Amino acid sequence: MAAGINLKELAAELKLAPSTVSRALNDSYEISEETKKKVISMAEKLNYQPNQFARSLRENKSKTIAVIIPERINNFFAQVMDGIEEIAQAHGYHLLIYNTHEDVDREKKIVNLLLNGRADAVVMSVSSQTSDVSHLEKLYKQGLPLIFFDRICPAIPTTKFITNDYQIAYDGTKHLIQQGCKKIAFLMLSKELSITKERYRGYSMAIKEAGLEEEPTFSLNCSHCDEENISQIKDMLWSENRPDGILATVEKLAIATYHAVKRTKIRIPEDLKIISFSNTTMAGLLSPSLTTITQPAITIGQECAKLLIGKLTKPKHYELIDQVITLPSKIIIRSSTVAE
Amino acid sequence: MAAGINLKELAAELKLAPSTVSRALNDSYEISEETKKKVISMAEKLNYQPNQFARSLRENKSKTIAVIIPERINNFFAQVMDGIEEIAQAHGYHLLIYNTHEDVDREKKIVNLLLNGRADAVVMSVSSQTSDVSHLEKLYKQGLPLIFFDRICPAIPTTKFITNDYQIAYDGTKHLIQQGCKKIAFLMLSKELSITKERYRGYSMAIKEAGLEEEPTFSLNCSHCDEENISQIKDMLWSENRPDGILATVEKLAIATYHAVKRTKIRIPEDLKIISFSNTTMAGLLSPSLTTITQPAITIGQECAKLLIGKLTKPKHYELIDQVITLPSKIIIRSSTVAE
DNA sequence: TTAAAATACGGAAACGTTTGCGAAAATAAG
DNA sequence: CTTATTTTCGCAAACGTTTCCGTATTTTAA
Repeated sequence: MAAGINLKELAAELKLAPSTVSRALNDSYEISEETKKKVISMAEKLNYQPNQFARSLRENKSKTIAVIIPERINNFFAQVMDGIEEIAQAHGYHLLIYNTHEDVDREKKIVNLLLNGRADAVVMSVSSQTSDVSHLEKLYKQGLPLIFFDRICPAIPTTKFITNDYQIAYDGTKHLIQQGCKKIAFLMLSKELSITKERYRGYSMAIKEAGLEEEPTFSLNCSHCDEENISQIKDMLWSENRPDGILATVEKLAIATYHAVKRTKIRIPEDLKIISFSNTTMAGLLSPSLTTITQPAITIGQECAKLLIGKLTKPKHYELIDQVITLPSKIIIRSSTVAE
Repeated sequence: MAAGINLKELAAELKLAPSTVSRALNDSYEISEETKKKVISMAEKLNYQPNQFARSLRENKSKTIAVIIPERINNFFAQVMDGIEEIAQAHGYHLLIYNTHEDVDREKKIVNLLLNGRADAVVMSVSSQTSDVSHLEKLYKQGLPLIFFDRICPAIPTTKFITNDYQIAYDGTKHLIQQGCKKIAFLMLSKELSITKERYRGYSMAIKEAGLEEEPTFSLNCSHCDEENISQIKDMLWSENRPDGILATVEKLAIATYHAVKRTKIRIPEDLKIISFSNTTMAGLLSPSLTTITQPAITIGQECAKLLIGKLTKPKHYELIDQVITLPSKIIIRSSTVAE
């Protein structure tokens, strides 16, 4: 490994004490402007890079935020991460990123790894399999600042960022009804998930209000396996009492639906209308173009990061109180829900 | 912050020396099985978590790999990261992830941040704006293990992972020619990029071999702004001497092309055939479905991580020699290149 | 002119590990 | 029973910072 000078060597070069050099670099009021300049120029000349671990050990903070997501190949989460990174980078924070692959066991392992102080804070969206939350409680009780977004854990008394899931699912379902749908299916990843509960409430309310019947078989609990989902959806579409509308709670289920439809004679939107939560930029290019409920993903990421960094840098002014902050999603109507 | 016991306290609890406890936890041969058991059970009972920074400081390694990518909302890079993470997690390594947003200034800042030993190694794909590589040379000379994938930096004598860009671009172009294209455009992000150079070579060779003319205006140098790209492509499609085939070197340019085509009367594939490098799962659902050159992204990530971790854990057995390792991409033919 | 206060810096401890070295206890060899 | 060897463990240094405290020098106040 190439040398990389350290503080003591830099101090020796300057004929100063390490403490003085440290203070000079940290712009302490105890050091004269004159020596500050000398120190800084010499530091640059020798390309001095302070050792992060020594600093973290001493200060007991890492300037690092851990981000845990259930899926990486997903525009929503990618955008959230971009939002988090933007704010984090501006404040000199680094991002450790973990993908649970919707697997609660992996989630537990990852959470346990974070117990040793590698990160100063955690922002996460739980996996669809997460029902036992003891590992999250452990993390919370450690005192590590922890916030959730989108797929939240209500049991932990901290701040959570979500979108207006109930309202927008209600609006989306109503849109389907207005377009003539009578039998609307609800596609979800897991009943346990906070977002499916809320979105189901909205869906259910719209159905009831319209005087339509709630068909239990129309609530489809999908898996993490794309191929399984496609065949499950195809089965539903082939059944006698098949739906004429679909609300997909996550993008991948809309994609699965499109694939399933391709294997049938069903036409979108004539025979089946689809609306889906989705942040893909390709929604307008699908065949037919997909009506989406688009979440303010970048903003969610930014807000998470702002709050967290506020809490870390000014603990007196920021509190991670037990509250749910809601940011509005919006519906973008495209061809998959409107007959031409 | 909740306590979190440290080694000294754990030792005191056991009435042992810290050194003994440390050795016991690290399974040293110098410690008897009996005390090892005692120590381990007590450590679990008190939920002892070794401080990562103290360890890193002492051992001069962080068990962390930095990953630098130019774009996060991109299936190719997302898959590569998944591949890296899989191997990294299996070996107890963590991932610091940075997005340069195709901006060389951000890339430089990020690279400079990595000079202080926060990561044990770096794996990256350079931004499309990167032509000056002094920051990368600095990183390399620091002695930090560094490898590139996809968008490589030839000037740095280390191992690089790419796909068979020349061959597959040649094959893809030839496919267009076989489908009847006479005037094929080449869409790229930047002339500087290693991948565009290679892909252009393949494109150019196929054109020449077929006895077609190379039209300079058909080489379109696009930007990072989607809207600009769309209008630039649209202009090309509206020109008198418009192309009848397109090879897009990156996915976003194929998407831009689709958007541009929507604003014209041009039909795909009748009037214009398109093939693109892309790893999206939605290629088959676009209208029309998109013929893609799909890269083995997950494998690339896995191979990068394997080599890097090998180098970190067994430096004698692994060498990051100056070589380019090529993994084959494959063409998936869909509707955008075949007239029905 | 002298006491008090402000300024500028150095010495050393501390953060929590790992590890080289030495030493006591236990075992084996003579 | 003494000596040599092995096993098992403790002491203390080291990693590179930051910061508490002390001190010498200069400035201000009386």
